[in-house]
Amino acid sequence: MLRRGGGLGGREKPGERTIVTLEDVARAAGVHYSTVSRALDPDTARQVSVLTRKRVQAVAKRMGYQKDMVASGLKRGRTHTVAVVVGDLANPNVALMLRGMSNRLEPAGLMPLIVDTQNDPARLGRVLDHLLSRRVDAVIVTAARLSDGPTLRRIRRRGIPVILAVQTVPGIRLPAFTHDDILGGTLAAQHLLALGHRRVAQLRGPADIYSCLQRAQGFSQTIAAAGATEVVLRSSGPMGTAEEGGRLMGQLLDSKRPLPTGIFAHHDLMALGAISVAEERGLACPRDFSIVGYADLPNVERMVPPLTSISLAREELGRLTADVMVELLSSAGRPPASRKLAPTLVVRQSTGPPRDFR
Amino acid sequence: MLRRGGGLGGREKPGERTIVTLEDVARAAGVHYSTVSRALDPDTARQVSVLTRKRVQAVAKRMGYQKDMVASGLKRGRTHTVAVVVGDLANPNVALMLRGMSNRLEPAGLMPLIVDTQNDPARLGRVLDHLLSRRVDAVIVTAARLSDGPTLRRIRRRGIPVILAVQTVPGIRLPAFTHDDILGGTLAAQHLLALGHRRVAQLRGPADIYSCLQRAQGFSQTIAAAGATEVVLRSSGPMGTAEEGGRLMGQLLDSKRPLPTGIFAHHDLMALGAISVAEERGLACPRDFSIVGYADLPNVERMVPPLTSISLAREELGRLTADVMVELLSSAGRPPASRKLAPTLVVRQSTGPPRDFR
DNA sequence: TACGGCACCGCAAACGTTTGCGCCAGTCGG
DNA sequence: CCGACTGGCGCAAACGTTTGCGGTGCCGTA
Repeated sequence: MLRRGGGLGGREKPGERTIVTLEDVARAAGVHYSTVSRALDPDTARQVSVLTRKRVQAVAKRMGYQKDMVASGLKRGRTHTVAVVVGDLANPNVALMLRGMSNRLEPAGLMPLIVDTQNDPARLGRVLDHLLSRRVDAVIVTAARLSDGPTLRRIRRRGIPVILAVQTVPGIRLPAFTHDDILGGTLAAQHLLALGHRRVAQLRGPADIYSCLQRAQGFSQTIAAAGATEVVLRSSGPMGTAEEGGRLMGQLLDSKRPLPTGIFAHHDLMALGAISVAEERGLACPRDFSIVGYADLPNVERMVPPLTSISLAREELGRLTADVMVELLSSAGRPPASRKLAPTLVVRQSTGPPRDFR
Repeated sequence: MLRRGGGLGGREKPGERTIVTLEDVARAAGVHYSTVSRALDPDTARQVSVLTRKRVQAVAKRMGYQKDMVASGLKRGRTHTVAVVVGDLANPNVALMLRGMSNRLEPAGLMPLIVDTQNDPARLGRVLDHLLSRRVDAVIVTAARLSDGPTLRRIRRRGIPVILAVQTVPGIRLPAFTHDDILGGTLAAQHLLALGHRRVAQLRGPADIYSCLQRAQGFSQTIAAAGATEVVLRSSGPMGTAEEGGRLMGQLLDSKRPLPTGIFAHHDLMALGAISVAEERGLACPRDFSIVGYADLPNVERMVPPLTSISLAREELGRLTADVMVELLSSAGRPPASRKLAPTLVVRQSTGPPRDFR
C-alpha cells in the first residue's frame, strides 16, 4: 500500500491518499504483479489459468484496485483521451454538441478534454500544443476558422488523428463533420421565395467562418436563380450576437433603398437583435418584414415572435463525430470520410407573405 | 528521437508521431538528461550554471521539446488536472459557470476534466471512480444531490481535495461555493409582497436538490412573516423544465381554490412553461397573474413577457471556485471557507400589481 | 524413458520524467 | 598547503504499468 501526501479537502490528516498498486494486489494474492496485470486486462486474461485469474480478480476487487491510467498511458502511449477544442463553451449550440459527443466517447472509455479558445484564433495553436504535451490520443476541433489551416496542418504532422466538427476549412485534407450549410442557406431562400418575397436581405456572419460563407452561397445563388434582388450586410464582429444583428439591421434601415421584405440572418441571435432594432423604429415582424434565423437555439420558439429558423442536429453531429473517432482509435483503420448533416427548416411566426408598404 | 506508430488523421504514413524526449535534447546539448530536466524547470533551474542553462534551453526550444505531462504526472503524482462533475453540460447555467472556471484554471496550468452525469445520481460514483483512476489532483462537484453525501465522503477519504460548487449538501464537511438561495427566495417573496400580492403560489423544483429547498425556505418564511397565504406545488421530475412548470401550473389551475395572484417558479423554464399553460386557458401574464423565475437564463429578457427573475452570478461563481482551487493546490494550505454569492432580483414585465379577477 | 510441445507464470526492461545522492573540480579560510 | 565547503553536474533509482522472453512444470507421444 502506497501513501502519498499533499491532499486535503476539508479535513487535514497526514498521509491520506492511499493508492493500491499491482504489487499490493500481487502480494495479497501470492503471485507476481505481472500476473495481476494480465489477469485484469481482458485482452491478456486468457494467458493466466482460470483458477489464479478468479483469485486475482477477487483480491483486486476486495482491495479496491484501480488501474492507474497515468502509468498505463505512459507505458502504452495511449491515454484514452481526446482533445475537444471549442470556440465558446457557453454557446448552446456548442454545449449540445458536446453533450452528444461525451455520451459516445465515455462508454468507449475515452475522456474528452474540453478546452475553450474563447473564439480567439490565436489561442488555438497554444491550446493544441498544451494538449499534445498531455499526450491526447486524438483531437477534435470544432471552432476552425479559415485562417487556422496552417495550425491544423501542423498538428496533423504530429501524427495524431485530427477531426474537424461543425466548422471546416476549405481545401484541408482532414475529415470534417459539419452541417450542410449550403443547403441551410438554400432552404432559407426557398422559404422566403415561396412566400412571395422578391426583395431580400442577408445579414452575414463573420467572413472567416466557412459555414457562414456556405450559408451565404446557398442563399444567394438560390435568390439569384429566382431572379429576385438581394442586398448583403456583412458582420465584422464576433459570431452571431444580437448586437451585430441589430447593427446590421440599423444599416439596412438607414439605407435609402426600400426595406427588403424578407431577411435571412446567419444566426438566431442576430435575427432577434434585428427584430428589436426594427421594432424600435416602429416596424413589426412579420407584418412589415419576414426574417429567418439560423441554428434554432433552444427556447427560440418562446421568443416574440417565435422565430422561423434553420434547425441543426447538434447532438447528432456530436454523436456522429464521436462515433467516428471511437472507430478510428479502436481499429487502426483508413481515414474516415467527411459527412454533412442536413439541416431542416422550422417555420414559425417570424415569416409570412410580403406586404409592400413603402 | 523516438517514434511511435498508430496515428493517422487523413493521411497514412508509417511511423509518424515523433516525440522529443529529455534524452534527445541532452544528446544534442552534450549534457546528461537530468541536467536538461533541471534546466527547463523554473524551480530547479538555478541548480545548473547560467551557461549550460541557456544552451540547454536554446536547444530544447530549437528541437521543439515539450514536457510529457503523462510521465511527469506519474513521477510527481500531480497531473495538474481537476475533475469537474456537472449535471448537464447543455444547461446554460452550467455552461456559463464552466466558462468562468476554465478561464481561471487554464492560466494556472490546470486542465479541467469535465464530465456530465446527465443528472443521473447513480452515475456520480462511477464517474468519480474513473476520474480517480486518472489521478486527478482535485475534484469539483457542481451537481450534488442530497443523496450524494456518502459518495462525496468516500471520495474525500481518498485524500484528494473536493470542492462543491453551485449545489451543496447540508451537514457535509466540504467547502462549498453556492448562490445564496435563501436570499433568492426571499427576494422573490419580497418583490411579490411589495407589489401587493397576498395570495401566492410556489412551483418547487426537485426535493433532492438542496438549493431548491433553500429557495423554498427563503420564499415561504418571508411570505409567512407577512401573513400572506401560500400554496406549494412540488415537482417530481427533472430539474427546471418547461414541461414540469406547465404540469404544476395545470394542477394549480385545476384546483378549486382561487388562482394565486403571484407565483414563484424555481426556474425560468418552469415559469415559461407555466405561462404557456395559463395562456392556453385564456389567462395572461402579468394581467391575470404575476410570475417570477429563477436563474435568469440568457435571452429570457426576449421572451414574452420578459421574465422577472432572480439573477445568479454564474461565471463569477465559476471563477471564484477555480481561484480557490488554484490556491488550494499551489500552497498546501488550510481548507478554504465556503462562500455564498448573493443573487439579485431583475424586474421585467412578468410581474405587476395583483388584480383580483375571480 | 526421453522429448517436443504447451500452459502458466515470473523476470526484468522499458515508457519519460524527477530527484536524492555523490563525485569532481574549484575556492577559500586557516 | 591542506581540509572543508560549494556549485555544477552525472548516476541511477524511482513512479506503476505493460510485455517480450524465458523458465518451470505437466501432458502426450514415440
